[in-house]
Amino acid sequence: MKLDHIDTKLINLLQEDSKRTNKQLSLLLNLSVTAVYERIKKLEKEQIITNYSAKIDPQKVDKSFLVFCHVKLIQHSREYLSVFESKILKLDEVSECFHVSGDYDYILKIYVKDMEEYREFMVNKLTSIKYIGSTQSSFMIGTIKNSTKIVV
Amino acid sequence: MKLDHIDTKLINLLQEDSKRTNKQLSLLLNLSVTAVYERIKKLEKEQIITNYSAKIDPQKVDKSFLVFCHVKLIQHSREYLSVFESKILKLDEVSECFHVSGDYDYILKIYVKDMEEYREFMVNKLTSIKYIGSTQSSFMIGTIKNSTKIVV
DNA sequence: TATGAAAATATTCGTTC
DNA sequence: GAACGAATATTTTCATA
Repeated sequence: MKLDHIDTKLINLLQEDSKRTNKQLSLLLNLSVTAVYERIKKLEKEQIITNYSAKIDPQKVDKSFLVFCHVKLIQHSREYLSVFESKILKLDEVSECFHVSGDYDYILKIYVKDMEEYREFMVNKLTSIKYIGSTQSSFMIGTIKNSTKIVV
Repeated sequence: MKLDHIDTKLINLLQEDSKRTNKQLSLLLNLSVTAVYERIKKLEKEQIITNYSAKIDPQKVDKSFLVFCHVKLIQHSREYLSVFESKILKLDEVSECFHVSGDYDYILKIYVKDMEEYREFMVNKLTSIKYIGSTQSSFMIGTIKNSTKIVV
């Protein structure tokens, strides 16, 4: 689907705040309410907008200990990769996991309460997964930017 | 604010899909519509829920080239840190930037179109920031999990 | 693409526990 | 203080032009 500049603006606006009403959007985009409605429906249908979610403050829910964990597997066979990946999917603490190039195979983003909870997570959950060669954890000590927006 | 188990369930539900209506939520939580409404308003007021956003498919908007860039500064003075951080905030390509412990000072999550666009970003934007000592880029070659949900 | 009616939803209010 | 149902306001949805 080809996106015109109104679509891209709409996408950016909805990424910033999806609770804007169609009327508010219509004013920002110089369109009628129905036109906004139709465009959003189309973006949803085409799976350009995949879903809507509430964002929360990790501190307020006792999950302010954020860790980036770099994981290397002992070998890169298809079996090893898929076993690792299916295990990771089941771990609530892991909000993101990407297969990456470079020194490590995976980068994981992990939210826990504190170091003690992270230790338990590592010992009981992560490193109990087979085929993990090594891990390297980077602890978040400050948030400069934490957006879910992809500017288009 | 103390969260009971209904609040945590509500938070998880809204992180998964914030377009659920209060009626749907009331059925899932065994509450009245008004009670759901009041609880959500409270979570918003207390800034536990900070905002609502649409999530999009990076591929469909030509931003499927995701890079984790690890940045080391030449020195850790307050001035260097704050100059770097204020510059980063202005870069649309950088969706996330965290100050971290370990071998590198910062981890950046960067969305661009392709390698060529990344090269331009590095040359013209990132490495033009003063005080950057070294960078190491990891290119995403697969998404195992990409959630914004923090399970509470 | 726009208008406006109909349906669904969100919000407010008075009351109860 | 939290929950409820009824009322009112707002928004979404959809038929029609």
